[in-house]
Amino acid sequence: MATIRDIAKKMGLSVSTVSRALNDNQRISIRTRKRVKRIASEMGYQPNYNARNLTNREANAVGVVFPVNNRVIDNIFYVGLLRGINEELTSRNYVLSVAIGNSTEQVLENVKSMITRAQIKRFILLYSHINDPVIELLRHQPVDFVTVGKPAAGQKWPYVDNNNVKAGADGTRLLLNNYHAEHPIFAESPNGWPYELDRREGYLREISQTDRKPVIFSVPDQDNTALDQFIKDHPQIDGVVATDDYTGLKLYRRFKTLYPNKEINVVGYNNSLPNELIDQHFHSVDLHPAEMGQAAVQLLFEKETGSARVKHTIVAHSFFN
Amino acid sequence: MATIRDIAKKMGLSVSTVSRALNDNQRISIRTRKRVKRIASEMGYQPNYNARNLTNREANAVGVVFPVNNRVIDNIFYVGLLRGINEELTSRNYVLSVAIGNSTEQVLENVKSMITRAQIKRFILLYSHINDPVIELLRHQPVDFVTVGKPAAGQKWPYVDNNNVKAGADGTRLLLNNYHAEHPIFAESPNGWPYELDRREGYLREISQTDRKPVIFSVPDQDNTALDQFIKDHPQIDGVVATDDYTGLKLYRRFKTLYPNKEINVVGYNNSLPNELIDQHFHSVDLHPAEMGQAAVQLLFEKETGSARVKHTIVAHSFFN
DNA sequence: CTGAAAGCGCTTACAG
DNA sequence: CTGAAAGCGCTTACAG
Repeated sequence: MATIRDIAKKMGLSVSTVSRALNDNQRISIRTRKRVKRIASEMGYQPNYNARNLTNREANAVGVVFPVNNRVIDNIFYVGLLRGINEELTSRNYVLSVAIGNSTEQVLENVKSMITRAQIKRFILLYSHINDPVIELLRHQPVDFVTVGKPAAGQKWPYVDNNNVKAGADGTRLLLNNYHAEHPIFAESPNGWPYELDRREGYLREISQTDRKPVIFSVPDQDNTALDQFIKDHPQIDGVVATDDYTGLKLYRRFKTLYPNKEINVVGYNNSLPNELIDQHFHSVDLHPAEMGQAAVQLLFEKETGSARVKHTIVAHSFFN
Repeated sequence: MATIRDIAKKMGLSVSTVSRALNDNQRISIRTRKRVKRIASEMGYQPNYNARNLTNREANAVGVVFPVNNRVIDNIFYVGLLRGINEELTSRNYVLSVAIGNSTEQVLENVKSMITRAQIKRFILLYSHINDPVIELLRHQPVDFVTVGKPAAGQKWPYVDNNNVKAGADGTRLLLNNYHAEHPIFAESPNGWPYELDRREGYLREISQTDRKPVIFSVPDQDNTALDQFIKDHPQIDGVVATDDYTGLKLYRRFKTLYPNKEINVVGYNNSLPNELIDQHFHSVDLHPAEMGQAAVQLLFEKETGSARVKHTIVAHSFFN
């Protein structure tokens, strides 16, 4: 493997000059920079990241942190994020390091080790939970991080997210206008994630513009009896804006089981289901995870603006099916 | 951040001795090793991976390579693998680096850079394709790698896999014995992946032990007309061993659409669907991806046996639902 | 059983 | 515009 020493020797230059030329240092003449780069590429020179990182006291890596408790179906979303993140990272000659584990302690140790041993200074969290120990750690370390999903009210840090109020409103309007739903409800999870609150807000906003009464139902995680009871108590519902595909499909299937012949349209979010699994009455909003991943990296590498505004990027969603 | 120099100074030892003690070098007395480790931990010493890697000419990282073209539903499987891989890596003080991209060229560049710039010497491929350029590259480099999924006939390299012949046979027997299927068929994808061939072989083996005639159907990727035609031509089928959950569910849903009142049981593989999406007639074989990930790492770090046998590990599957 | 020294391949403050 | 030198924090061959 050729090193900058080899290049220097071959060109009769010093190691310093070669290093500076390769890094496009202004102090080196354009002519020399060009020559050095040409020779370097001819010799098949590849920089040694470990050496560079040792000198820079900083790794050219971004730590990507997975949530501990997630539903398997969400993994589709995470891999989409990974794709977008890595695309942006490779173009910056950065590397993607993953922190994933089965307990908060494991992940926390993983991240600590990335900071102190691997000297990683930038992180992307694929989630945004309140009181998350990893986030608490990162906030008190000299590192930068971005979360996917905005922080809960009262908290502030850089993030990338969709406009979930708009996404909720769009889903509601789709049901009202395109599928002529008379009684669309909003179905949420018991977790109260920030994105659900926003989608619900969008739903409420649209409903309030009509003469309808809003109906919110929290779908329990395990037990289906409460869900069945709700459906029986509300036989008139003909549309559902669900907080995510999982919640939506769960409700949709119970509804169809109880009322096989009633028509109902459902809007979910994440586009996480293969088309084979859903029919023309199930609609999903694509949140464009790859774009969100790219945006997260861009935010992470953005120069400080100095403004007090929290840096963030809103990625547009779109309808699928 | 404390370094081994700081420890050496504080203890009145040389840097060499501290380094050796921390690495449990036999040449250092047990007493000294213990003392050094105690002081190191008291001082909050954390090794600098970049320095170590530079000296060792090898990164303490494993490159994990995602396939380029994959169905979104498979992402569930990949994240399970990641969990298992990282669990084994952290206990070895290794780091997980991801290579993922939208084209073979991107991924190939990513892996090349991992080898030459990041000095990564060990890789896990989350797939095992024939004539894959990444595999071809790795075979001709001084690196070790393991694939998830066994190589196609004629190829040889270390891998981790399930016993897919047995998994196919087990699925078939489940239909025959537990659900009393009279006419179970085997449904495969048009891709002819090695694992499908094996599952099909298991199906054929079980069927041949009865007086039934085997039926194999290749489910086309896009077009549903051939699928519908097949179902109409075979109204008697009452069981399906499908090459994966995706193929199985596709067939199941078309079948139920055409014959809502006929009972049919389906066995798929990967356990990739949330329970809400399936009913008691859909059964999935859990391939234990996290265990496969762990096994892959163990294989990667196993000392060379010297035997000509190809190293591999077979992870047991189990039934879900 | 322990140490002094060289070296891994870079970057950069200092000097000219 | 270019160079000599120090240093990043480790490991290990060589010496005793």
